[in-house]
Amino acid sequence: MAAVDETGQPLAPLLRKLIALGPVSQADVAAVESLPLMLRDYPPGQEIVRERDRPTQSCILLSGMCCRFKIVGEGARQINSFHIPGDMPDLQSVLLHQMDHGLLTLTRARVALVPHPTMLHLVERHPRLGLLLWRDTLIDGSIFREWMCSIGRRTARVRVAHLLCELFLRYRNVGLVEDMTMPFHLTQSQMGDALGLSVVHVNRVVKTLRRDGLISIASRRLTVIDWPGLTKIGDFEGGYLHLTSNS
Amino acid sequence: MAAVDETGQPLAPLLRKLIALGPVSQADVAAVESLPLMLRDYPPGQEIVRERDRPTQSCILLSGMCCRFKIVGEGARQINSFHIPGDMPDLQSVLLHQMDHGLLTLTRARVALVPHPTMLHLVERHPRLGLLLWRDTLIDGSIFREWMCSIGRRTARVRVAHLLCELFLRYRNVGLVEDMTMPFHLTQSQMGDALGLSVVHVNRVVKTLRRDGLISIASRRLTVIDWPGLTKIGDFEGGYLHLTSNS
DNA sequence: CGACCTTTTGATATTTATCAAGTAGCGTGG
DNA sequence: CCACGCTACTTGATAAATATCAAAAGGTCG
Repeated sequence: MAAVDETGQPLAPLLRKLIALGPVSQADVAAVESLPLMLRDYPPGQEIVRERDRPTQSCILLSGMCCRFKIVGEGARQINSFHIPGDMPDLQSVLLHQMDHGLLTLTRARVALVPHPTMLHLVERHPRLGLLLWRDTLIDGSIFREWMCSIGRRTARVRVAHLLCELFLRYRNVGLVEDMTMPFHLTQSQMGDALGLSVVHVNRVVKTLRRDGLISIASRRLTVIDWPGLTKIGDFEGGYLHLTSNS
Repeated sequence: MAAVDETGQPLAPLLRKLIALGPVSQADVAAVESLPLMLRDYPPGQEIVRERDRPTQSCILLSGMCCRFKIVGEGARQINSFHIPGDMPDLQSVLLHQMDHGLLTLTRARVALVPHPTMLHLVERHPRLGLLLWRDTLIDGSIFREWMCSIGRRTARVRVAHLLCELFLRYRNVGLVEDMTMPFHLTQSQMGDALGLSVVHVNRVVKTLRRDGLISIASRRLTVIDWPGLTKIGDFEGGYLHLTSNS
């Protein structure tokens, strides 16, 4: 089965991302495009993979948003990452066979499933792609480190602003920002679970960011009104996202 | 230059770790053993690599301890990871060319430096080793996620206990635990910077763990007196360390 | 329209940080 | 071997940040 559906090019976000990760040859692109895909749609709030599962395939997020998370102690949730189109949120399961966290849709999401053996075969035949995928998981790790800094050492206001800056750059990187506006489907409760804060506190902080003319949120879209201001408040430097292939 | 010094087998911790990561062939082992190494000793508190550096080599920690860290906002420090012998704390710099964090020795440390081109050449010639190294960086990521959970959603007492459990298993994995006792060189200030806590608070928590008969600390060694108790208090399940190659 | 989820607000409680100061341990040099 | 100095540890008092509890208001979707 070829990588084609009614939209014509479902893998576009992934290809865009791979190209941003580093130089890819025509043959590499062709190999990715000819992956046998199983497309699948999920409703919001669906667990695609569960902690302790031993998945036999990995997924590529084509549209929508999902997150990785763990349940801690007496039921508290920690969200480890947010994922946007083009991401491969459980790529690590190719080499770490048991899931140490869950994967959950936050919106309606379309996903392409690729069997692990196919994935291994791909990186074996195309070592260059293997390095790019490795690099992608390393960037994942870099983002985890930055989140640790936020949660461990930043105040609530800084944390929230920092997260918004990160999402903004990542969306822009895959071409989903227009007029300083990005898709924004997160609830304040989800932000809290990602930032180690309570819903109530997130609410109060977001309010001040709006009041101070930094952002505005409407109908699931977020507009950055004052980017320099937001990055300053958020103690944000985007280097950790490694968005250019030489960094 | 062969991988030999006065101790006879400096790479032993790394080899032990690679074998624990998954099956390696004789040829793979030989390739690692014949890496051209530059051995180097550092005093405690030395920055091996700085944030924003563009290193041209990666290091293998042979003895001692080091940590990755970032300086956040107005000078607060967040430690992202601790590293023990056998670890390659900046392996990621092979593919992420600019450091997004620093690397600091916590004790006297012996390190082997391997140039990036040598590393790339190694994984090209030995794809199996490439996958193991990739796997190792994925486990790194898994530990980051778990630390996020600790910092974001666990109380101070749980956090401290959890960290001690993790270090215990990791030391045991490289053969450095005897009689439930592991090397322990961390200061309470370093623990605080890793866990997102103040020194004072770490101190109070450690005191209670000692008082409750869970651990004892003496002359830079930590003994786990009540492992089931410590894991329970620390909300600790070791799966995220992926210490067996099928997990 | 109604049910449900998310956002918002107020009041109070808890955890953890900060500040300040004293104590103990350890390495170094005389 | 001991004295000194530095660092890490310890303790108490107070302050700040954030959580929790409770409830109302606003949106959204079937």
